[in-house]
Amino acid sequence: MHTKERDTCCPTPRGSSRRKSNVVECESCGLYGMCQVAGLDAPVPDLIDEIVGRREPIAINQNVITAGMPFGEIYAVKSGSFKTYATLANGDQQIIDFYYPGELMGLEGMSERVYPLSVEALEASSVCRLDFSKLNLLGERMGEFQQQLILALSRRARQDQWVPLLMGAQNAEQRTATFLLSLSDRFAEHDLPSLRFKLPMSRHDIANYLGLAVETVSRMFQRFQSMDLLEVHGRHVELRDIDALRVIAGLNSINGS
Amino acid sequence: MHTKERDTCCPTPRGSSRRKSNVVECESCGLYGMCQVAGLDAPVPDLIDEIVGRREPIAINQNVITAGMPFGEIYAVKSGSFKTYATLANGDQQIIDFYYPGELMGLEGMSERVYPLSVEALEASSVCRLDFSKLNLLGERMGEFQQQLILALSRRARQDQWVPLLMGAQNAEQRTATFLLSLSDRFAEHDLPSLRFKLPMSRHDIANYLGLAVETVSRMFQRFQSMDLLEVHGRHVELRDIDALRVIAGLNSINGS
DNA sequence: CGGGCTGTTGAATACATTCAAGCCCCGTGG
DNA sequence: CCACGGGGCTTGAATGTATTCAACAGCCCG
Repeated sequence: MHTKERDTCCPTPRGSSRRKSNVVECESCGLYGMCQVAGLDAPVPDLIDEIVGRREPIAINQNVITAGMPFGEIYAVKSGSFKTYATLANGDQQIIDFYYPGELMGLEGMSERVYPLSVEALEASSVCRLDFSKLNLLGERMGEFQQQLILALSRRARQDQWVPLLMGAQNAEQRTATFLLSLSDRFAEHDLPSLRFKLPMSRHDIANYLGLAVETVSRMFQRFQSMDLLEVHGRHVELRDIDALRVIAGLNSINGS
Repeated sequence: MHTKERDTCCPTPRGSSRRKSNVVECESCGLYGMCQVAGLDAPVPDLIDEIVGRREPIAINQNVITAGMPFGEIYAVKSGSFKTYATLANGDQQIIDFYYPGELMGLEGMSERVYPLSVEALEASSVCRLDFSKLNLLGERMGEFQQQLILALSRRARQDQWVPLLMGAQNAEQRTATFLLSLSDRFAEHDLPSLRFKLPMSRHDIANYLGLAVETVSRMFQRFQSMDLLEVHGRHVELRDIDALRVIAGLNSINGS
């Protein structure tokens, strides 16, 4: 515990390369560019504290965003993980996506000024918060900020291309393999271990997301394990033969090899 | 045929409310705001002609964008329709999305400066083209333009929320119903007839997109027809009981009722 | 120690795919 | 004008796969 050292998203000193389990450093955070614009070289010294919320703890199962609420801020995952979901007519939820450290949440609310989806923590987590109502404080640096925002949005558009590949896959085996690979890639993208990791979500959540039955997901994991492609112990996964998984998933072209 | 009247995306006179089959007027075009910034009140009179390509015809099966090419421009569908697809390792394609009049194509290429997906015309179509390399001509109006771009990107992020609902649906019936509803909604969004429309894509494309067999799509259409929910004649569809379709699809919360 | 939650495993059913055939629409060429 | 042929679409039975229902195992927490 440092005394008064800032724990904000951006000004973290680059030196401390020690990584605490699953916490992203600011350099690999989706808000990084925007934090820079907001904080570094800002006319007002502590401008960043006005706009970017410090690392806030979020308890497991706590909602960071509730669908239907007015849009006001976007969030970057600092540690932990989240799921977004829509609530269907019959009351149960359809999981739309998962979020991992470094990724941005709440972007979908911008255009209509209302959050269309809810966001809930899968485990004890923490986030940085970017308050849109205080953006006018940026003044002339707004243009820079907008550019960063455009970058973030287009990165996200690119990521979303994955989804149809995930879901459109013909059978459960391919879908499950693709799911694990996409997870691995997303971890790697933010410099987190990509071959040994903990699944933050329940089997139920995975099944919901993939449009499969819980039992099927279980069976697929067992099948992969019996093929020596991976090792599963509860929520802990180790990918042993990632190339074989790629072959099963049947994709290559997207996101390179 | 007007003599020299401009056929560009934006300055179309609002008066002509006559609609030619499936052509969107500029007011409901995704580029509208950006066109306004680029063209109206611009210091240089015909600045818009420099930046926004006039309505260009695209032949059926012609590629507007080829995956892997360097990013340079975004396109708005003026008339007709398109599909985006990724090419998989085994050579065949996975359809990622369809585009209809008023929607923007190529946004995914912005972040990496390379188009990740190909875009192909499903029928004889036309597009307006926005050239990013000439944006510097905008000068001080750049900020306004960026705001419009941010709006377009976040609208798209919001749209993409549909996809998991489409694909994540448990069975073929739900998926097909959701597909038709999303189609209907997208048409309505751009003031096109939303209950009677022509499917611009083949059954093969629909099946590929939904991750189903062609035959299954056929059977679902027949089933819906026998339930009096719709009427299908080849590629012509008329939705007769859209509420029942919504019940089958099982969604409500997203995109309102 | 017992209850609830999460995850796994097994057998029967329901479902989508596959393979195969036939239909329909439309354009081509006789 | 009609015959032919091809592509897109539909329809029918058999196979294979995922779901469902049910039971049980492991684990955390009281």
